[in-house]
Amino acid sequence: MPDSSQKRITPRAENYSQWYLDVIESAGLAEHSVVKGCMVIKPYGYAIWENIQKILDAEFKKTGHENAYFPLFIPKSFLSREAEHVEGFAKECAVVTHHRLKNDSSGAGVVVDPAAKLEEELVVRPTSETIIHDTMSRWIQSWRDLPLLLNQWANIVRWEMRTRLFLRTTEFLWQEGHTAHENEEQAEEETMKMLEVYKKFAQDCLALPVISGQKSEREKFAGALRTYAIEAMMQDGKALQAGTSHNLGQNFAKVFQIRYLDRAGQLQHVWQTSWGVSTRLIGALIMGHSDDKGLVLPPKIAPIKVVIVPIWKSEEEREKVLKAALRLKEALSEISPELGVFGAVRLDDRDHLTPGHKFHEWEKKGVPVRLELGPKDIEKNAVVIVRRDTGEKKAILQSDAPSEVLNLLSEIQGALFQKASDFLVSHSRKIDHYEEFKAFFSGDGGFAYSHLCDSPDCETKISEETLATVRCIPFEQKEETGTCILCGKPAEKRAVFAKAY
RNA sequence: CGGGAUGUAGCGCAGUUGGCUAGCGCGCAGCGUUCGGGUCGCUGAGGUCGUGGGUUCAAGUCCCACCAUCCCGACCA
Repeated sequence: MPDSSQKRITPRAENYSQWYLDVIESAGLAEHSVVKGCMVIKPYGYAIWENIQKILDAEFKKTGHENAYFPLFIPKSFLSREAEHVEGFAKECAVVTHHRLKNDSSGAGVVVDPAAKLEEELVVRPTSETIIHDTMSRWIQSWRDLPLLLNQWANIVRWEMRTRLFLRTTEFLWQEGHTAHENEEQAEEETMKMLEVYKKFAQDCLALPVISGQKSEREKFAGALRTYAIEAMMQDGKALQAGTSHNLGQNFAKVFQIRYLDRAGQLQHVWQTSWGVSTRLIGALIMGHSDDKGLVLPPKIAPIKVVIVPIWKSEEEREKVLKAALRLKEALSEISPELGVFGAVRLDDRDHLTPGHKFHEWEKKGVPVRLELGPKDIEKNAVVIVRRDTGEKKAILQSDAPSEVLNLLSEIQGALFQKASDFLVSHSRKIDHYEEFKAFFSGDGGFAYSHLCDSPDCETKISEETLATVRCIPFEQKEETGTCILCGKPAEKRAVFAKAY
């Protein structure tokens, strides 16, 4: 029985949600705000977001996109222009109705000034398609203006009923790409290209294996022709949508009159896409890799990649050890530009804490590599190197430290991906009989690959009976006709079913 | 918005059938001592007992309402 006076991470088997919150708290990532459903992202959590931004933004630039910024407020009427979009988004929105406060004469404090009622109410953006498309209609005249490839880093608000730190909060940070193209092929190509950018990022940087595929009619973005997504599996077997990419077709172009003169002088509507990922990725990172000791961060995304913990007894030792530790830190920063980044190598020289205390603290924060440097090591020009994911420890020569650290960082990156992949594979199953399907989801769950017919009723009924929903129809699957898991009618493809966040 | 649980210091908790100045551990501050896996000792700071009503000589404790958080649904990235 753990000593309750020491803060411990709840073993995830007991209560996965509580464990998730404990990891966030003990790592210092975020906390609930005084505003219901909102989240305060602490510096350490935000540093992860900054790394995500940095890497993704570079990819967006590489693929020809430019950043821009559009207003937080959207005229209410914009949301009613695209019929399907209304269905999906006219709900759960924050609405601005007034523009002034005043001091109440009867002493109730600050109240809304009824005289300051807005002509047209403003919706706090739940997504920016409408306001951006309205702008695009003025920017696009000719085929020479296409493709128009925009991206915006912003915050958005969706007044969801139930919230959860990072996974679903009332306000969240994200990136939304919005593009316009000459024809359907180009729009489709863009949609797939950006989904691939997300997939590579999730797998290579976040070390999270994902299944990419198409969303069912029921799950697609309101107003889109087709929606594609990447789905990751969390350690409780539930799915988390980690990114989406939509082919919007001409739906918005027709409503917002986004037209251009093509090469033959004909007036045409543009073909559009939109795609986004959010701070939810941080939630995916936490749920995907953390263990009972706390957060585990893949090196590529970790704000602090290496921590050096010096160990000493006497004042004399302290000076010697700190000097060597500083040399080590410099050597590390010199060898790799990545490690040279401010804060990527941290020397923990606090002298009021014992080494053991520091070990635990940095483990909770998920720092991939720890270097322990004490008098015994100094004698032998050695340093102890410890990896966060396995806890494995070994002594190496100080002069070898930079190359050893770089190797270990990439090894950890690979090992985390492998571990998550093994988990995903071992919790995935092809299922062809509904009884087995139901048993699967009343047990440990995971991803079920089952055939599904085109009827939306089957999809709905399955989710009602098992709580599992269609996450996507994966791109990668064998040509293998079968019969719908529920109704038994012929079906061409398997869908991935899972309980989802 | 329904069903369940919880709410006492930053965190984790104790507080008896209502009763005296509301306690403990961790953490925090100071001093000393330690430092190779959460050192030890002393001193100290820190509280609208979730909020608002009510019952009572007396409420952290009983009653009512509300609020917040967590879990399970509906909604969703």
